[in-house]
Amino acid sequence: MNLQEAIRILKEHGYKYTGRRVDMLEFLAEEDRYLTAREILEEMREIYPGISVDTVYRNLALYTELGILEETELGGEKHYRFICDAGHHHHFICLNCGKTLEIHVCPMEEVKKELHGLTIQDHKFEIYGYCHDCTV
Amino acid sequence: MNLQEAIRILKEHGYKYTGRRVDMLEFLAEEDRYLTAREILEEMREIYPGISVDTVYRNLALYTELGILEETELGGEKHYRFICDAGHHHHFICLNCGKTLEIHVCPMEEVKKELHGLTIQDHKFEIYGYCHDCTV
DNA sequence: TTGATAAATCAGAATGGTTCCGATTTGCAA
DNA sequence: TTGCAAATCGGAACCATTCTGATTTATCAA
Repeated sequence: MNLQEAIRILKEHGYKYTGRRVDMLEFLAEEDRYLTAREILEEMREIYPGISVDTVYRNLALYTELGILEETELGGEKHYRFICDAGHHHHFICLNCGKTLEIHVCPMEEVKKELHGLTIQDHKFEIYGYCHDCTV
Repeated sequence: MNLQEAIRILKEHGYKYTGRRVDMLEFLAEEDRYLTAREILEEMREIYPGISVDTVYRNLALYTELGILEETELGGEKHYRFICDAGHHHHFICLNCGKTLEIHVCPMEEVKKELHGLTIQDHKFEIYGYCHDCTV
């Protein structure tokens, strides 16, 4: 996923092209790590001082629905990041800065054998810690 | 973990023994699945109609800190359940009723090889779906 | 280029889960 | 039995998020 593709998806679905939307996407693409809605709002306020909280939350929800962003909950707060291109994988997430590293291990095949007969909807495998920059 | 052990831990740490505390633990032990703070509060209100919200939340936090309960976040709400005895394992969690099934697969050994040099703090591996009772 | 229209945004109120606070009650050790 | 710290209470406060109704704007057809 990159900025151009995100904008294409937006247009493809008939959503309008606004400065706020593009700048939000741009910021998320640049940062390339998990950010809270608040952090994104604060950044947006630099460009659009009067931007409404609602606008940021609404667009974050929209992007997530369109598969442009992925969402996870850390410490009771939703965090968002640009979705990765690489096939199915999981993340190491830095608890300090939100930076992620891809993990290409997924035990779901094995697990499904243990759980046959159940309706599996989803799974979450995340590793939490501190990245090289954030380890003292 | 069982009710007796939980009470022992509470006393060992010098915490007081109150009806509210014991009945909360009793309910959690009986249910043996993930419950929201609200669900626990509602049950407690049956026995102690005037119980304060604060009492339930404070005790849930205490129990979690003491290793009596485990906590996970589902759909933006904290859920609690009696901690399991079996060694390190993960859970299949029913999105409808909170019932859990133990998963004895953990890919962390493999993952650590991919992540050498990083400070790993924790990890979460959960499978979400519907249990036999909740699948239509 | 203009006008119509639905979508996007805004400001602010509302919500919902959770935590904090100061006052009161209670378990427990002396 | 008493003193005191801990527990509880009631209610306000908090914080992230969502909703609402009014206003603005992107888009597209004429």
